[in-house]
Amino acid sequence: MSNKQALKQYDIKKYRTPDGYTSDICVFTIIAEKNEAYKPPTMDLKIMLIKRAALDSEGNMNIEANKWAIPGGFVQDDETGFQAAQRELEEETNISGIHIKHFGVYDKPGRDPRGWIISNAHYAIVPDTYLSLRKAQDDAADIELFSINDVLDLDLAFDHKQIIEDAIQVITNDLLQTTVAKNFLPEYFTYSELQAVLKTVTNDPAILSDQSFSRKIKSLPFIQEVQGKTTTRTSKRATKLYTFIEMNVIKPIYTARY
Amino acid sequence: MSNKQALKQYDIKKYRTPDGYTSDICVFTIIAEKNEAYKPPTMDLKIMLIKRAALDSEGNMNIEANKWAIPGGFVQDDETGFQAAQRELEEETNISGIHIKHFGVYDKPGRDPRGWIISNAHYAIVPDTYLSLRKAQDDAADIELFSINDVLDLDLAFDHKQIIEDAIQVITNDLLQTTVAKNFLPEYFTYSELQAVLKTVTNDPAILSDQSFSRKIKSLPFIQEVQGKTTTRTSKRATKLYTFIEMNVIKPIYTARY
DNA sequence: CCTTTTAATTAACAAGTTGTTTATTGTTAA
DNA sequence: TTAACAATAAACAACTTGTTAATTAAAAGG
Repeated sequence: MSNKQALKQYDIKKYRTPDGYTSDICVFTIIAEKNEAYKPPTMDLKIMLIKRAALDSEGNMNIEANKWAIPGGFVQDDETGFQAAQRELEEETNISGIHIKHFGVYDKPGRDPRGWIISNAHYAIVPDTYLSLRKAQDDAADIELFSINDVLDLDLAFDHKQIIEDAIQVITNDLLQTTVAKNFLPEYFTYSELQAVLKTVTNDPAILSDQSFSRKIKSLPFIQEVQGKTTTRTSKRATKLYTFIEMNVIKPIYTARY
Repeated sequence: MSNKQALKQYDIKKYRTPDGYTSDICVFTIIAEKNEAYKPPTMDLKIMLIKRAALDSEGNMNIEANKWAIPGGFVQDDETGFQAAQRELEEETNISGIHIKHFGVYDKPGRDPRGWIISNAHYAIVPDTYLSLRKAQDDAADIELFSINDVLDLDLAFDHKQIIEDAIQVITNDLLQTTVAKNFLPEYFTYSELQAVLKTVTNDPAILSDQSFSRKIKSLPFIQEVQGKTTTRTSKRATKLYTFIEMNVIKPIYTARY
């Protein structure tokens, strides 16, 4: 049994190797829908897609032309798929330090008609300020933000519908079960700003209720009140600010209340 | 910007492609340490590793010889990495319907001295009955079960130490935050059997306390009491049996108690 | 200036949950 | 018969939650 294993491990040439190794990135942003002065924001979780050109660089009909797609590109042979995702996103946005997470591999034979091409799927969280700017600068842009409620109705390239569906599931889980929400917020934020982020992905009554949530935030071990600082971003009255503490949180489903 | 993108997408030959595409599997099992009659079990979470041969099939010195490694092998060009993991595990164990989950890609250039070889990492949950049997049948086996508390001290091949470390983190999270624990248990189980599984990865007092846990299990929406059936596996007294209900559970860290 | 408006915050309370200790049950084995 | 012991149940104080009501502070409009 182990010889068979060893044989397999060594006889590399017996196996066909992939025709391409790529990284794709689902770029999420949260934009404030109604952002009046002295009001808590209403937010919407959006994903950035690019529109594939009609013609390729040689003037031929492009494959999957005019469809919306996740941005991405080939992994170079001196980097990892994760590094490729970082590089591509930084090239595109000129922002560094963006939160990126790998969440899956899409490698079904036939997913790309051009060959056996493997996609490493990542999601990234980009501040809304950048993407709004980007859109305004380049108005002929083949780039658009879609609400996660609408995006799955689009005509999407390759297997990107599946990838986006999975990405939405993953970021929903992460927003609720990790402290990744901090990447959508300024360093110091009010309870209602955090609440607005969480409301984009949950209907949990304990999060929807202002009284409950503003009471609860004080007792969360991974959030700390910022002493001596307030803001009037969300209310006429000076409002307390909070910040995330770096911490690994795991809460078992077996000890939650239902 | 989008032309640059389109160009990249099409000019495949500009990019070197990987030299190999593999799937590796961290096979976990939980074995009952002390399994006396009428006693709740004490359990230990173990991972199955194989020992790499000293010589390869041509009699040459083997690479990473005599080191412990995760089982795995090459992905064929008509299957996905996930299917390859299923196929390899079923070839190895002759069991079908095993729980397998992909959790990461290891593709750092240089991770395998033989070339640019990409590993899809999976974890699998195999009932202890099989692996004990497997070990007994083939006693000269280059196969061994290691407690997750000891395994990281071994001399491990390639980057398998990192992969195993990550696998332990992922299965710990999943055991506590999803219903994946059901794969370590019979269909109908007692509160103390579930408790023993969870105790392999947590010290949460609400799970450690028999009274609290046996009271709490009744109110969990994803677990149901089995009416009219009992067992004496864990006690002289007839004991209630429970079963998992198929259900997606997400509990936000923002609504838990601390 | 006075009043209205509104987000944030506190208060208050009933209902439910938790950690803990103590008691009971049902069965085996000495 | 009795000791042992896992599984329950009971009881209770401490704490948390959902809800409704009250209070605070600052802007905006007369």
